[in-house]
Amino acid sequence: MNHQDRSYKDKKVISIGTVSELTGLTLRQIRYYEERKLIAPYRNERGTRKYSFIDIETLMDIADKREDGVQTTEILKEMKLKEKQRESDAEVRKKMLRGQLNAQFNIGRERN
Amino acid sequence: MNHQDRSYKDKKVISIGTVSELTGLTLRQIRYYEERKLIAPYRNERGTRKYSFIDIETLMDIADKREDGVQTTEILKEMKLKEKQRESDAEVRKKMLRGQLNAQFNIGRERN
DNA sequence: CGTGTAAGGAATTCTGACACG
DNA sequence: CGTGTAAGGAATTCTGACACG
Repeated sequence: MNHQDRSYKDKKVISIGTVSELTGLTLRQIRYYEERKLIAPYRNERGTRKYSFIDIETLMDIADKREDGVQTTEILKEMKLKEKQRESDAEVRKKMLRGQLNAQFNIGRERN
Repeated sequence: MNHQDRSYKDKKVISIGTVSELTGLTLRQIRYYEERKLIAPYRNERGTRKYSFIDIETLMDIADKREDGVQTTEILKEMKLKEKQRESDAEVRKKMLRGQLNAQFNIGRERN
């Protein structure tokens, strides 16, 4: 996935009515999940909410969990946890790469 | 670019006001280019136009050409020409692949 | 040809609030 | 807590048309 594509997923350009159609959620629900900090739409000049495709995916996850009876507070915790996991995974990858580079460098030195 | 990403670029979910902001074109211009068949937004149940990111890219190309004084008829021709080129390119790729497969097959036969 | 604009109507979106369970 | 709903106002979008160069 290149930069260009990423920008599409992230770009907040979809209005709430369309999001409602795409997710099957009511306007009320979508706005409420925002109130509970589960999503953060962009607001244009005159306050209209704009969502990205990522927001839509998040909303669909939320919908599934709500159907299973999970409360918004719990969903928020889960989302934050996953965020932390992604961060630490990225950290691990960075360290592994550094380790490999060091190994390479040492092999190079041994040969001289 | 996987299927998932493609669907984002192609999905017609952006309303004309947002497209106007993103492209710098007026509503009038955007609707006119549709009249001239340069773009084909989706229409939802009650007739509201919905555009994709691809449509937006196309509109930006159109804007550039219009600035250079190219008429919409010419732009339409250019777009159709490019479409044909893409088709024939795909055709060539398919033939090349077929050729390679045949070659492979023949080599296999020679060995037996 | 390409674009602006005023016109009238219909649908969208927003907020704050009351309701219910 | 999560969601529905009615309320009032502001902005959006649509179409068909006249205007201009």
